Amino acid sequence: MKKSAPTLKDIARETGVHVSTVSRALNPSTRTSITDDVVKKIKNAAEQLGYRPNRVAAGLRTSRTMTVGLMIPDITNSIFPPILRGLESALEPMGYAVIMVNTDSLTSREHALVDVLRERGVDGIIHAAVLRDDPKIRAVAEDGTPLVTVNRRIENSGIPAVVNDDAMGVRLMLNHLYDKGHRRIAHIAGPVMLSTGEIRLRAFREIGVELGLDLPDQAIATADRFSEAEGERCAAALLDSGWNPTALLCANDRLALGAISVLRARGIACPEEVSVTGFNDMPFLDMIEPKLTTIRIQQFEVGRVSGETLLRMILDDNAEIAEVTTLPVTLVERDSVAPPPGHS
Amino acid sequence: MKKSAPTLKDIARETGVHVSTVSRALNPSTRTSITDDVVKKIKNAAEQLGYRPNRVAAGLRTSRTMTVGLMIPDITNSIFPPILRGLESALEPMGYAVIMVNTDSLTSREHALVDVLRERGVDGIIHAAVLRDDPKIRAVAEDGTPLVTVNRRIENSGIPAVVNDDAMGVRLMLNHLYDKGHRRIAHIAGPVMLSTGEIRLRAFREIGVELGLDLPDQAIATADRFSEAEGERCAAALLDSGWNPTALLCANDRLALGAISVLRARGIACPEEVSVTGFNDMPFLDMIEPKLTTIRIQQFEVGRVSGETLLRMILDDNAEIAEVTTLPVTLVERDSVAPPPGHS
DNA sequence: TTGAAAGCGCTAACAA
DNA sequence: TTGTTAGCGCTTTCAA
Repeated sequence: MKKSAPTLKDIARETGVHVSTVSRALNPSTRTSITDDVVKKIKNAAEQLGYRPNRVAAGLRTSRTMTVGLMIPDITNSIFPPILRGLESALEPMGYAVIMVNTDSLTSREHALVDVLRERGVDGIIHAAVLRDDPKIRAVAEDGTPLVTVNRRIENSGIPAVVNDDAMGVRLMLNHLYDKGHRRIAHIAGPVMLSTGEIRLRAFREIGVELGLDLPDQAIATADRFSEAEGERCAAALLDSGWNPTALLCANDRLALGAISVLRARGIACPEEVSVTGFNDMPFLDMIEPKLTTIRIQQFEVGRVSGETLLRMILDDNAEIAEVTTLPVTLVERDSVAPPPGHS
Repeated sequence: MKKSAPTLKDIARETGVHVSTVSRALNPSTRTSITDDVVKKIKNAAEQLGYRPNRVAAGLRTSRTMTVGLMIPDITNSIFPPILRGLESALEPMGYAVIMVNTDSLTSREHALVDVLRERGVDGIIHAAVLRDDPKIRAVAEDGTPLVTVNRRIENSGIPAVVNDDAMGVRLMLNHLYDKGHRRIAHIAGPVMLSTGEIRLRAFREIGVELGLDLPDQAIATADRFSEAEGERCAAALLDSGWNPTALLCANDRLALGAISVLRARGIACPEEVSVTGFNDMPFLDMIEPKLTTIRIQQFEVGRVSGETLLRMILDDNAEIAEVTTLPVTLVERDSVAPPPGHS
């Protein structure tokens, strides 16, 4: 038998004032117009009854549910939990809670889940799983739902994005490999439908040219997904192409892990014979041998900043919001890079 | 400028019927009492206007928000994401969404977050972070909020729990170590305020006695938290006690990882000189050397079953719910266990 | 400074 | 089979 929670009406009855007075007394921003005595009396009664505001009712009236939606591909992918915590760290102090949904990177799921969020009247959406272009998401944003994309962006959409400096990450890594003496550097690229995959690939090409590297077709393999299995497939293709790369610059850590397991399976020493690098610096990476040299992105921070951005959009209809906020990345040198064989 | 979404009223106007008719036509369980023609007409109009039900309004009326709360210590701990996915797999097909909060195992946060969930009118709560006893949580359950605890339980509370067979896990592991020839087996226990810590410790003692093991005080070190750092501290204490254990049975994987790093730091070979075992089989464990022998718990499954249980409680006030559902565990043999030194 | 009254969008008696 | 009506708990305009 579910006891029904006390309402404003109960407090009103208890204190002998009108419910609207109670409402005003309990709301900091309208409290000013109420006598201190009355406020005190009301607060006491509220406390005593164990009153908790019913945000569903308030939400219906104000169309503010104090809830935001978070869309991610898969919380099981270890780069997302820190993002969620970062988001939470920005939202919770302001009284916002988050409804999280996993899209599994499926457009159909994604579209259904946007509706799940909207039906629940979320005040805004953080989208960490967006495709490079997605009319439905554009439409949601244009409808007026505050929306910010994380890690990825929809280009020319005017939708604010909080991303990592992917190009800089590739630059740091290519310079690092170059400095170690590598000249035949291959790239395992991420899916090009994702802005991260595309940007990192483009950066690889551009900066490779800057460095005067040879970049034949065999230097690049493109993964369909950011997974270990795709890393294995691409690494195998790269090794079989006859071009004999001395280093594999992978578009993320999971691809790199896959690449390393192929090397191990073939008895090719990493890093002595072939160097491998990752991107993201996911948790636990420093416990896996060989410890992967990678690019650290600020996962928590990206979540926090996106939360703050969303909050500003929710709270102020015409806040000035940068279309893209780029967070710096850093190179983390570990054990998966060595000079190429024969290099003194 | 946020366009206001179409409502039942809009559809009613469009089709020339009353809103209650529209409501009934759109709700599968009341649809039967409406003429097929009218239903069709209404559905068309709804489709055409892009109607999405406003669950906030419906929730206010029915006190069913189609939302459940999930409380976990920290989503960053890799055993929780699969639980969340399992939960989602049970809830989403039934139209339920989940609001997740991280308690960081802090009672104060936990209590505040329960209110966050209740204010939002969640239809039920999955609690994966419960302490062994917690009056506030008991109170919530007694108030009539459907509640199920996961992984841990509040004893003698009547609150349904979905847990892993912790005692069996300890038994499998102790038998395994015993069979390999170990006789001086130490235990790094988890926090005793958590039912997992307590149960695994008790099982260790009981089964140790069954096997005729010597179990002096020096055989057990108790961690304050399930963390690598505590694993290190406890392992150091065990190694320094003079009892010279040949195996460290740890109450979870993170403790085991800490223990292994202490061994490594001291130049003690694992598993050749000291064997170490974990519990949980968290993701990526199979990529970390030495690959940890551990107990696999069914993380996804525990989430799914708890979701189904909660659903039954929500949907049927007097459903028969088992107070505890125990899921089986399995031993995963990897490379961190060997016979003790000198054992033929 | 407080009260009265309306209404957010929906569902569910009750009537017709 | 459909319409009427009331009301979930709250906020907010208007009046007093």
